[in-house]
Amino acid sequence: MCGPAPRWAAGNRRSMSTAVRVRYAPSPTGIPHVGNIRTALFNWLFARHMGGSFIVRIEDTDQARKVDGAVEAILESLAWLGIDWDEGPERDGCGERGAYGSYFQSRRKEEGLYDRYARQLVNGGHAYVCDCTTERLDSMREAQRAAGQPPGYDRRCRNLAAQARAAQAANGSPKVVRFKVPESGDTSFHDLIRDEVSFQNDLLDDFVLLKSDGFPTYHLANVVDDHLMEVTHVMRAEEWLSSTPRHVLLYDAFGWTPPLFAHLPMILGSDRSKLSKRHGATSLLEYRDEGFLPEAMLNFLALLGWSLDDKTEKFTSDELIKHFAIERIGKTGAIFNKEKLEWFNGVYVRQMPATGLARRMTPFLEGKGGLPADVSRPIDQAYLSRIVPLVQERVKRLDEAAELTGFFFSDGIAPQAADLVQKGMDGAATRGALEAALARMEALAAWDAPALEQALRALAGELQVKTGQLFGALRFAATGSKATPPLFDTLAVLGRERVLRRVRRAAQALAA
RNA sequence: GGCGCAUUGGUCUAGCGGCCCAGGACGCCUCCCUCUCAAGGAGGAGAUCACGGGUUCGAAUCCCGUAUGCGCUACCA
Repeated sequence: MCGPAPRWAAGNRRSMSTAVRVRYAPSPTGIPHVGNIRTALFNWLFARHMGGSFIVRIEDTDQARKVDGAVEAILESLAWLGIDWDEGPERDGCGERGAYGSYFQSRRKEEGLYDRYARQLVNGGHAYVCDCTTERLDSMREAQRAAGQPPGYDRRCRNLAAQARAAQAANGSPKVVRFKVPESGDTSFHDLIRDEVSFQNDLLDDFVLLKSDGFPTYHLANVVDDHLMEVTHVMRAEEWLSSTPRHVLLYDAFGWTPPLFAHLPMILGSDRSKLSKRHGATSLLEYRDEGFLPEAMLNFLALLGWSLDDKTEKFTSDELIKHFAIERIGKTGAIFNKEKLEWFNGVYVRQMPATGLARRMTPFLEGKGGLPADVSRPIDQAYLSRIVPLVQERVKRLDEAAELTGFFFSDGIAPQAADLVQKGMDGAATRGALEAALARMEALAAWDAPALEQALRALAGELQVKTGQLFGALRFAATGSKATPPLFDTLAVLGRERVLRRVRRAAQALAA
C-alpha cells in the first residue's frame, strides 16, 4: 500500500518569508460541492498569481461527520480541474508532502498539538476547563430562547474558586476547554473584500476549543494550524465571517499576528439559499460525469464571484492566474446557473481539436448510458474520427454524445411511415422518391458527400419535389432521426451499404 | 429573536460622483444563412440601479434609515 511514513518538519521551511501562503481547508464530510471547490480555485489562483504556495489541509476533527472516501473525492475534484497543490496529502492517498505537516488535523491531534496549545491558553488565563453536561447546556439554551435572550454559554465554569476547580479536576466527568471571551469591548478586523467588520465581544460566548473527545474545534485547529503553517491569507466562504472575531481573539491570546482575511461570496442554489443536496446535482464530480469539461467548469466557476472587466469571459487557467486579483472579487452571493455552464461547455467543445473530442467522448459512448447494447465495444476509433467533426458543433455536454451519434453505430432504428412522409407528400410519393434515390445512390461511382449531393439535388428537380422534402425523407430513412448533421456528410460517413439497407427498409415500410 | 454581510434586467456581471434615462454575457423572441438540427450573423423584449431620506451644481456610485435576502447564533465545519 503506502510507503514509509513521512518525516514531518523536514527542512526547507522558510520562516521569515514574505511569500504568500494560502490554504484550502475542507472537512471530509462528503463529496465537495461546487461552492467548496470555487473556494479552492480562488485560493489556488491567488497563490499562483502571487508566486506563493497553495496548501491543502484536511480538517477532519469531527469524528461523527467523517465520511469514507471524502478525502479522495476532494483530491480528485481538484485534480480534475487541474488545481495542483504544493503541500498536503499526496494525490494517491499515500503520504503527504510539505514541510509543515501533517496536513491532516487528526494526525496533528495524535501528536498532542492542540492539547498543548489549549493548555497554554488555560495556563495563561485565556481559557478554562468546563464540565457542564450537554443536558444542562441544552436546557440552558432553551430557557434563554424562551426568555428572548441570545443563546450562549452562561460561563458557569469560568470563574471557579480554587476548591471547586480542584473538585472538578477530580470528578472524572467529560470536560471541554472553553475560551474566555472578553466581556466588553469590540473585536474588529479588516476584510480584504468587505473592509472593516466589527463585533461586540459581549455578544460572543465562551466557545469550545477542545472537545471532550480530545479533538479541537474548528476555531482552535484553524488558528493554530494557520499560524504554524505560516498562512498569510485566509480566503474562505462568507459563512465564516461571523466566527472570525473568535479567531482574531485567539490570535491575540496567543500573541500571534493574524493572517489577512478575505471572505468570499457564497454560491447559492436556485432559491438563493446555501447550496445543499436539495438543489440537485451540486457535487463537482457529478458535473464531470454529466460530461462537462474541466476547462469549461474552471472558467465558469472563476466567473462566479470574480470578473476582470465588463466583457472578457473566456479564460484559460493561465489567463485566470495572470489576471486574478482579490480586489476584483464581488461581495454578493451568486446562483449557480447551469444553462450558462452548458453554453460555456459548448464553446470549449467546439474549439478543441476533433481528435481530443473523440478521445473524451469515447468513455461516454462506451459506458453505461451510452450507445445501445447491440453496439460492440470498444468502438471503432477510425469510424468515430469521421463522425466527430459532424457532431462537434452540436454537442453541449459529452453525455449527449450517444444520443447524437447513436444512428451511426446502431441499426436499431425503426422508421415509422408517418415520420418518413414529408409535408406536401403522401406515402406513395415518398416511397417513389426513396426508390428513385436508391437507384441513384446504387449507381454512384464514388460514395462521398459532393457526389451524393449532386446526384440527389438533381433528383429532387426531376421529381419536382422540394429539396427539403426529398432530403427530409432520406434523412429519416437513413438515420431514424429528424435532426442530424448535414445529410450528405452523414450519408458519406455512414457508408453505402448501411445507407442502402436502411433506405430500402424504409421504402418497404411505406409499402405495407 | 440577536449579530453580521449583502441588495444593478430571470441568471452571472461591468460600473468605484458627471462618459450611464446603465454596458457585456447566458437564457428568451424575430430575422438572415440553410436539406433538418446546430453553429454563425443581424436585430429585439427585459432594470423607476430594493425603497425612503439626506450630502452634492450633479448619485447606481457617498451617508443615514427602512425593507428584503442570506449567513452565523453547536462539544459541525
